[in-house]
Amino acid sequence: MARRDIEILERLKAQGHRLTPQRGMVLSAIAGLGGHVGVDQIFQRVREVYPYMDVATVYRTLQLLKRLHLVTEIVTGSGAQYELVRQETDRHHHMVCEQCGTTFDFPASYAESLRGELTRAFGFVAHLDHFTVSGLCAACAGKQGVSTGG
Amino acid sequence: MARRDIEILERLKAQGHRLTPQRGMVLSAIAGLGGHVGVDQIFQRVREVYPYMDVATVYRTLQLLKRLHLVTEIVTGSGAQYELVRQETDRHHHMVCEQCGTTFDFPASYAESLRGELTRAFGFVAHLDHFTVSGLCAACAGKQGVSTGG
DNA sequence: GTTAATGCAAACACTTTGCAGCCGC
DNA sequence: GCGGCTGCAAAGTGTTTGCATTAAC
Repeated sequence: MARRDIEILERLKAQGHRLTPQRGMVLSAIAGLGGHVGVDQIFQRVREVYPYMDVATVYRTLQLLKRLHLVTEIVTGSGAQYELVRQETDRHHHMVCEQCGTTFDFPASYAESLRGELTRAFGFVAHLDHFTVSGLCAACAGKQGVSTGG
Repeated sequence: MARRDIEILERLKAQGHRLTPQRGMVLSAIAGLGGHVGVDQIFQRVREVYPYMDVATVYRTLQLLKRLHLVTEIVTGSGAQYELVRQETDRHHHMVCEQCGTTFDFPASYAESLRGELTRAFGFVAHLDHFTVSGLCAACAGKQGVSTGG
């Protein structure tokens, strides 16, 4: 298990939660798959090493990790995706391609001015952990002949 | 039926689609309810005047309207929401409060610079029709004592 | 030993689909 | 009349829940 996972398990324990092998396996799966992963990907991955794993446990574990802000949830049209929360210095947001479904990252800095303006103008405190822009990625936009100017 | 609805029905017809009472009722319901509405709200509203209405028809109609860019879909964690596409001059995006669930609008202009930067830096063509920021609205942030500075 | 977490199955909410009959064109 | 649209029912997908058993503490 990676250093990152153990660190997270320690935080679970510190908050009074039990440190079960299943939780460890879910974390390993997310870390191993890397980036943004769906529930089923995690589930299948864990099954490879522990065939008794149940989807409900995956969901429950993800809910817990989400509640503790250890993973981030990205709600797409077809099933949520999850990823490990990164270092403060590596904050980022998401661009989801409507065509091919791929999720891309962009540095949080790009959205900071928007965030500031929304707070200033409307008093709305944006949680940019859960911030997703949909559209067309460069490849798909190219295929469709979409101008990148408008 | 409102002027706006008729206008939309005419566009349906112009594109070779049939102009059925059901479609008119769905449009009336969205317009009558105003703002961002869920499928079930639309369904119930139409049922009041036409008890034979089926949810499947509501879904099919919304898919059609979405495909023709006559309504906008907002994907939230629990069921999509829809609203009539507004005039070009009235484009806007959404802020959804995680606490109270209310959806607020903000003018599209606030997001234009972000949009431009994403295209410039990543070639990603953001569809800002489907653009939603989640966070805390002014009221809920106030209750929680959240600083609007960070 | 307590109590939380798991595994299993069943329920749930939301959305889609197959198909016969109907109705806008 | 033709073909798209509807109503109905059934299925599909993603997620949650009740409960007895298991295992972390």
